[in-house]
Parts: sequence; C-alpha cells; structure tokens
Amino acid sequence: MFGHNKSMTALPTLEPATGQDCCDPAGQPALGAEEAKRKALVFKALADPNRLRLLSIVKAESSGESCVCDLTEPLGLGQPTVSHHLKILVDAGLLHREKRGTWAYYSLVPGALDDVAGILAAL
Amino acid sequence: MFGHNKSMTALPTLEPATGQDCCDPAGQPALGAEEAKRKALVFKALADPNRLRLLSIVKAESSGESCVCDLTEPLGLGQPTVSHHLKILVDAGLLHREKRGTWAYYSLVPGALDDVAGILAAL
DNA sequence: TCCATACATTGATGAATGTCAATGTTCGGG
DNA sequence: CCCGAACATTGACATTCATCAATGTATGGA
Repeated sequence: MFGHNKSMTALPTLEPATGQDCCDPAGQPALGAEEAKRKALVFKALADPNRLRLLSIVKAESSGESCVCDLTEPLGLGQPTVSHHLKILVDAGLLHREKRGTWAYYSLVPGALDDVAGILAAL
Repeated sequence: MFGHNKSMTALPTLEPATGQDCCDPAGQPALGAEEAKRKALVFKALADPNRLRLLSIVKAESSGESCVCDLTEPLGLGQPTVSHHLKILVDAGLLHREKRGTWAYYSLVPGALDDVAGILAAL
C-alpha cells in the first residue's frame, strides 16, 4: 500500500503546530510520524506509577483539588519529585495548576482523560 | 535507598491482585502502589511513537493482521527494532502473535484498547 | 524588615529505554 | 541435506527518565 518511505531525515524542528501535520483527510491511513510523537507524549505522562497515583488522588479528592503538601506523603516521595511529576502531568494537559497564596492547587482538566480514551479509539 | 518493591514478576494480567496492596473497601481511595505499577505497564507500552504507529497500522490493515516484513518499511526502522516493539505490545496484552510458516502475524487483541480506556475512566 | 512556609528549579546519579549490528532459530524449498 | 527467507535474541551504545539533595522564589505573617 505504502509506496515509498525511506529517508526519515533528522528533526524538522520547525513545526506549524496548527492542525494536522500528516494525514490526508480521506480515510485513516495509520498515524504519521509527527502525529504519533505528539500523541505518545500523553501516554508518556501516564506511563509512571506515581503519576497514575497522583491523578487518582486528585480525582478522588472531594474538593476536586489537592496541594503538593497533601500529595507527598501518600506517595512516599520527596517534594521536588512530586513537583516534577505534577509538572509533567500539567504539560501533558491532564492537570490544571492554580496558585492561591503560598499553595498550589492541582485539579483534573475536565475531559482530558476522555480525550486520551478518544485517542485510543481513533488509533 | 528506600524500600522499593522488587517482586515484580507478573505480566499485566488485569486481575485484582489478591495482595493487600490494592484498595480498602471504603470507596475510591486512589490507586495503591502495586496496582499503579501494573497499570502503568500498559501505558509504558503505548508511550512510544513507533509503537502507536504499529498499533495503528495493524488496526488499519483490512485483513486485521500484519507480518513484520510489512511493518519495517513504513516505520523506517530495522527488523530487530520492530520485533522488539512488537514484543512489548504483545507482553502488554495489546497485540496477538500467530506464527504461520516462517511469517509471524500480529493482530489487535479484541477489546484490549477498550480495557485501557476503562483504566482511564476508573482512575 | 525579617523569617518561616510552600513550592519550583538545578545538578547529579543510577536505572530504564530505543536503536542497531551481529548472531541465533525455525521453517520451507531445492 | 543444505540454503535462503523471516523472525527472534543478544550485546553494545547513546539517550531519556526518576529520584534526591541543595538551592532559588514568592507569599504571608510577626
């Protein structure tokens, strides 16, 4: 089906980042390289036990949000490590960060996990 | 070094571990450590662009299955690398491998991606 | 103004991961 | 019985990652 696909050159760091980058809109001829790399970022964020637990804890909180000080103890990790994991989850679009006073409150981005499920369904 | 759990022997058999680690029966008290590690294995398998493309190609194939020789070219990877990725996807329970003659045919495990979506919904 | 709190950032280090070249294994054909 | 094709496995290497200790930053109170 695929005629030729050889020269996977180096990184074209210039990326439009607006709209799709690879697939012709006809059918779904499998993921393109750039598209796959982008979608893999979300799964990379989910591919760590402690980050899964962070999402789970934040989701289970009745207030819908948690601060870092409430997250270090249940994970048994240091505060810098928890901040690092939280940043990865925020960058992946899964968590939202809001600073109030000296505290930073993290909450689930509404629909973000559903979007990930949508990626799986549209593979 | 902290007390890190070393007894990692099981593949992602999506089965409620009989250990004491999981959930206390109160309600939704967040993921336990062992449970999170097990679920993270599936996302680790998905956390690579080339593996996402492999799943996508296999799924898009009209016959429902692909052999390795048809997968190396569209990815621009060597045959050992593709075999390595396929093994990870099989071990994660996402792909099924069937050997016929000298060829190895890979196909999506029915419902496997839906199960991953279920993990997300049940976080 | 000064200090303690809550969190982020940096630097370092050991472990895990992705890739390829080389080699091993299994199968079918002559 | 040997040879080539298809695939898996091994070993090596560079990159990425998870973690912690130390330090930086901002906020609020005394």
